[in-house]
Amino acid sequence: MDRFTQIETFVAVHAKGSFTAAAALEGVAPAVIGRRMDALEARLGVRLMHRTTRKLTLTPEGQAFLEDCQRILAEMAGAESQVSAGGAQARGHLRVTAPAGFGRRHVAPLIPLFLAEHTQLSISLNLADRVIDLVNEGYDCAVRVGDLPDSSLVSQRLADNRRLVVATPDYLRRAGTPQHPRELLQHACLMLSSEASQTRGWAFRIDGQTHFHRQGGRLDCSDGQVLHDWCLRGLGLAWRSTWEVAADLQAGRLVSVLDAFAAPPNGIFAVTPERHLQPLRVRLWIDHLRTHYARTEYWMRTGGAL
Amino acid sequence: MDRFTQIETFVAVHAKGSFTAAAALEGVAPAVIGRRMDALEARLGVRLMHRTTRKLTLTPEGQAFLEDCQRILAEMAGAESQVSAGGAQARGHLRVTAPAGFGRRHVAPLIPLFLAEHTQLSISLNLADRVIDLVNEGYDCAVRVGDLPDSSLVSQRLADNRRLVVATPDYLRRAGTPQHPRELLQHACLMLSSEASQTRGWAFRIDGQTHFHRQGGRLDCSDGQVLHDWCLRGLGLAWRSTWEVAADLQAGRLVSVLDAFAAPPNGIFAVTPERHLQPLRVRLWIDHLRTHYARTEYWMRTGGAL
DNA sequence: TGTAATTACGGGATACGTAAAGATG
DNA sequence: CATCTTTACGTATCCCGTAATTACA
Repeated sequence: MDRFTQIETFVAVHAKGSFTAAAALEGVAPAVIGRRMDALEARLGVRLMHRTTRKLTLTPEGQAFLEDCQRILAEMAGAESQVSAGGAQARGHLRVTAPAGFGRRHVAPLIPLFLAEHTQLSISLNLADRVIDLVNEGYDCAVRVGDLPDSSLVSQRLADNRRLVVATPDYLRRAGTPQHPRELLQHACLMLSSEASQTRGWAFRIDGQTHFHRQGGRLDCSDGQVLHDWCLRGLGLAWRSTWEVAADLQAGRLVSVLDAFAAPPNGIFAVTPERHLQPLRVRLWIDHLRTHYARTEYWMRTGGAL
Repeated sequence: MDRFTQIETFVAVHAKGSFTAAAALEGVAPAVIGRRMDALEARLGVRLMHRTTRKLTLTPEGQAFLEDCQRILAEMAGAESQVSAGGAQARGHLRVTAPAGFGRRHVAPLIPLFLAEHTQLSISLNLADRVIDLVNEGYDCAVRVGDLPDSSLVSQRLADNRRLVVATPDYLRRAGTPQHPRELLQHACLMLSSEASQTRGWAFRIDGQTHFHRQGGRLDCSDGQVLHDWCLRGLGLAWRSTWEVAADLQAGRLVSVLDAFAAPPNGIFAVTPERHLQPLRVRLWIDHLRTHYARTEYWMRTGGAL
């Protein structure tokens, strides 16, 4: 028999003053209350209350045990509500990691509002491009862009992310605007270089087929931020994520080209160790990100494509 | 599902570091541990530990909840052991009531030893001849002599009690020793008088029949102690309980007569509100009384009859 | 590849509800 | 005599153990 139910019943019986009333309170048959009390007293080996049909009288043991029970029930309720996701208020400490570039631009700015909305919460934001072991390093949530998340972890799509070929209007005036990916061979393409040479190049969708453009120009770099800067200086075309260039497109500093051949969008994901039973703070945080990413259309409107 | 078992399991899993080890500890199948953890996490709506086949990692919620659980388990165990009859040491407060005369002579003297044997115990002894409502006045135990105890209460026989006709040797020398109850008509019988006149007289067993002698002499009183004193002064015969006159018989101050016609012994009882589930202190107290009443043969040896 | 967690499944203990009986003031 | 507790009894639940499966290092 459930020991907690037993002491709950005991406390309820004392509070209501009769088995019948306690039964009504707990929504069970009166007989059940009597049996629970029998079981509790039998287990303890001591009588807790003298029972007549008219009056229930606590024994000295019952008196002492009642006080303990009341305290324990209160502590149990407190412990569970502290931890339970049912609480409306998020508490504790949220640990988030994100890629450095994206995090600086699109995670860090969203944190002050979230912190203000949840005053019982503290946050650690880790910005790093290395792959983080969420579980072992104690992170609640990672933001990942583009590539497929780790196995055994769970990802939720926060927003679409599109890769675009961009350049300054000035560059396009000088070099011309390419109308087809094959024309890129005649342009200054600012390629991302990698020691691991895992970069597959710029992806395009041509007649239902995915093609990759790998032909670089006179400049390449292993750092996307640098490519971005070079592109802004009119040094050539770059293949960048919308989240990186949205502001520049909005301001007219950059223009996107070859939108008709853009590859299917990949995503921006929230990655967590578990799909279910997430702490409230994590669910609220992911909601926060999703809401703002959906609302801040500044990075989505890249020609109306998406 | 038993909430108490759930948190016990949770604590055990953390302590042993794996479900399998916790299962062995609790003597159940490993699958059971997993299901209990599932149920606990589902009920709380939050994950308490990240589980792989090799390592269990507490989540922040799990960490916090674990500490609460450990404290609650300790308090639960404490509360139950405090109250449970399983504890070897009697504690708390024992409330006893007894008839005034009997209590002064045969209850109060036994209390100092009992108190010394149970140092965690305190005792209240109420001596009164009125009938006490054990439950409502908060008594653990009453000692009753002779008559049948109240209904709905439970009595345990502590010792036999015999009523005897006694007198001083001097009186018998003067008035003669009666050989049959009918000869009492010629003696100075010190009768107990009562306003309620519920006294049935002196009971004798004659040829298998119970007879009552009601013929008084020149003296009667409503107080047994007074009759006793008069008897000791040689004023006549008295019909007294062995517990009252045992010391006098032992010392030769009184002699019993008509032992062959003595009525069947009635008893000395311990009366409690309940038969089962008695507090440890009550069981020990009753044992104490029974043991000493059986051992202190001074009041039993009243001619070898009993 | 071996160990541990999980899932599937069948059986059995047990707690429940209903209704009648007993107790109490 | 009304009300509350207790008992009797049939039923449904759910919890467990076994064994096969999956996941992880």
